Amino acid sequence: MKSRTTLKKISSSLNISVSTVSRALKNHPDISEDTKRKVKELASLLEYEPNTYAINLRTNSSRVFGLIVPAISNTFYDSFIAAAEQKARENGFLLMILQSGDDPVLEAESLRLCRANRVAGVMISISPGSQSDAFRKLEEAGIPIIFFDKVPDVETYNKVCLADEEAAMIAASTIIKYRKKKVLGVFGNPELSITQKRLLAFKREFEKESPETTLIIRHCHNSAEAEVLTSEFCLSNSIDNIFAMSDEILVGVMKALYRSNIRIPDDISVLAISNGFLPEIFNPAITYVETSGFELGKLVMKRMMDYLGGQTFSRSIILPSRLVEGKSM
Amino acid sequence: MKSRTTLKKISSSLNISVSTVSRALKNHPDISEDTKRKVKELASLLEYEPNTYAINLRTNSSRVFGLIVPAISNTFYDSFIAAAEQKARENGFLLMILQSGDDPVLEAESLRLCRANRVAGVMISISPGSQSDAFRKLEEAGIPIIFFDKVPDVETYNKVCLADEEAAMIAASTIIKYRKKKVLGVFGNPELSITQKRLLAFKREFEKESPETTLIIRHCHNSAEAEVLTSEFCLSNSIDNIFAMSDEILVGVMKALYRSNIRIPDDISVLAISNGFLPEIFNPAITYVETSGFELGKLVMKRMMDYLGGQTFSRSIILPSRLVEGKSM
DNA sequence: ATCGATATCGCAAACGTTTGCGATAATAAT
DNA sequence: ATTATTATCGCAAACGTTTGCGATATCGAT
Repeated sequence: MKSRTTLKKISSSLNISVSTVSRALKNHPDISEDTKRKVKELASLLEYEPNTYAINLRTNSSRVFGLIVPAISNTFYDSFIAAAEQKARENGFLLMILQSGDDPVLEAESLRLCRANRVAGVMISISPGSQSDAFRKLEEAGIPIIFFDKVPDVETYNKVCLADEEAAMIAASTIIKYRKKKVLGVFGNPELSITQKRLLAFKREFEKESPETTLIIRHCHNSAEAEVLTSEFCLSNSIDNIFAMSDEILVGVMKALYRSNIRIPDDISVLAISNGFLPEIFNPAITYVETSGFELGKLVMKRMMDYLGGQTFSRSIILPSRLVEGKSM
Repeated sequence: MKSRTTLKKISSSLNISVSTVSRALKNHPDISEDTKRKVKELASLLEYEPNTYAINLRTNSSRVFGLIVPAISNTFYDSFIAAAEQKARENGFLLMILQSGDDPVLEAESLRLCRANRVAGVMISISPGSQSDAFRKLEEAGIPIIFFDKVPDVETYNKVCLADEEAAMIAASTIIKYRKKKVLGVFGNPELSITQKRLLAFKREFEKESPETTLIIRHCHNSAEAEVLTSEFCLSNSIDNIFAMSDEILVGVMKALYRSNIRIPDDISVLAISNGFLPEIFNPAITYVETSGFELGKLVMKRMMDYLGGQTFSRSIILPSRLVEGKSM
């Protein structure tokens, strides 16, 4: 293992000072073109790579973002991460990824790690029961936070959300358009604001536009629960539409329908809010309201860059959604 | 933004030296229990967090791994990453994730970033056309590399692979067991050793156990190509089984079959090698040979830990696979 | 020849930690 | 009382970089 070349080595080889080498490499106007050339030549010859540790210590900053998600293995979050990594890299940043596993303790620990590693910023989709105490500590340490997707209900925070209400509204109005009369709405964890928002907008749209529709609302925490729940209802009731609030729920719903040999859309129609990969691999393709993780990732990262660029704002912005027609209605 | 507490602050508050504080916090035997207690109390009171930058610089090491994958948004890699992150954290490490996008240039750049950030180790699944030059540089810098999944064909490297041959063999013998006579095998990029290994084992098994079977082998680079390819063959030929080498290919195959209204398993049977999520959401569930990204992630991380623990080895180990029966054969 | 302006560079401190070594005091051994 | 041992702690250097400030030299203008 050969030792890395440092500024000191270059400086002693060239009989100039370390500071001159440092400035030469960053094109400081104080340094003559001649020395710049010599320094740069030797630097590239010796394959000089600045020591990130030293730079971080000296400048008390790093070019690493912390990204905290409930789980990596998830079609929504992984496309989010993919976009975020790409955009981060384009701006010379790296991504440190941590999963909270929907556990407030692990989430707090993740935030602590972000603080300990003094990241340049944190992007987080919170888990249920999240403690706001840890967020305050980050702010005190001067680390900007951007909340996305699952966000806390606090005014002053900087948030980037999907158009949760809009998506649910589009979903509802589509179901109404197809004249469905008895709808099973399968929603996620009722404690999360994303669930509350979608549910509220969903119900409101029906009340306003089609009060005669029977709405059966159920909550579940994962795919398996959605499956059980769907099985029970489909056999006993005369439901003509199922609405799945997320990809995870959709998978459970579809498994139940498959298992009961219920045909789509002949026996029952299905509509989902989704990231857009899963609905299209079913047969028939499921009609869904798209909420793109990839787009959200790009948006969040852009916002982080703007923030670091000096723009201070703390309000939530929203990524619009659109309907993608399949053959399931 | 309040300034962080440092060793110096603690030391001056207590009128002792910085070195004593440092040693007290790490239970150095030279320090009396009494001072240790006082130091620790004040440290926790002031919420002291060691400055990672300084530690990294001083010790010339960090507790961060670099993880390079072709793409994050992929059911195999994201479960790999999920497992890796979990195991890394259990051992006090963090994960820096980079995607190469199957581009040798981006891959080299990712490796450069790992070097520049002096990570404690690199785990990588290579892309086609990967340059071995960058790997050498990492080794020279003393950074251990573990190759996984898609690995280069170099003896001396440290590799952790799926049982590629075994999986393909199990797949082939299952197809033979079901007495299929005309099989379309859809494989991935022929330049990758993973493709070559699977193809070879697949063909060999047929030659040995069922030479009368007609084998049609095709290669593709993504889901869309697999779809096109499948469509062409299914309409014109009398194929009774399709084998998909990966999840990505399976999705293309299934879309084509759905679109042509070909029934599974009545008209045609399907078998895949997969991570295990996708095959189960189709109807009927697709029979597949499981190659678990999650398990591989755990294994790779364990190996990295062993390596850092002083065990030096450089041979490849292999994660076995198993058949999961669906209803598609 | 003197002065001021400008170009070019070096000195030295600082970031916060770790660690080898030496210093001091207390205690035990002779 | 002297020496050896041990317990406890501080000094200072080092990791590699950045940066404010001062130093020197060069040159044109007066």
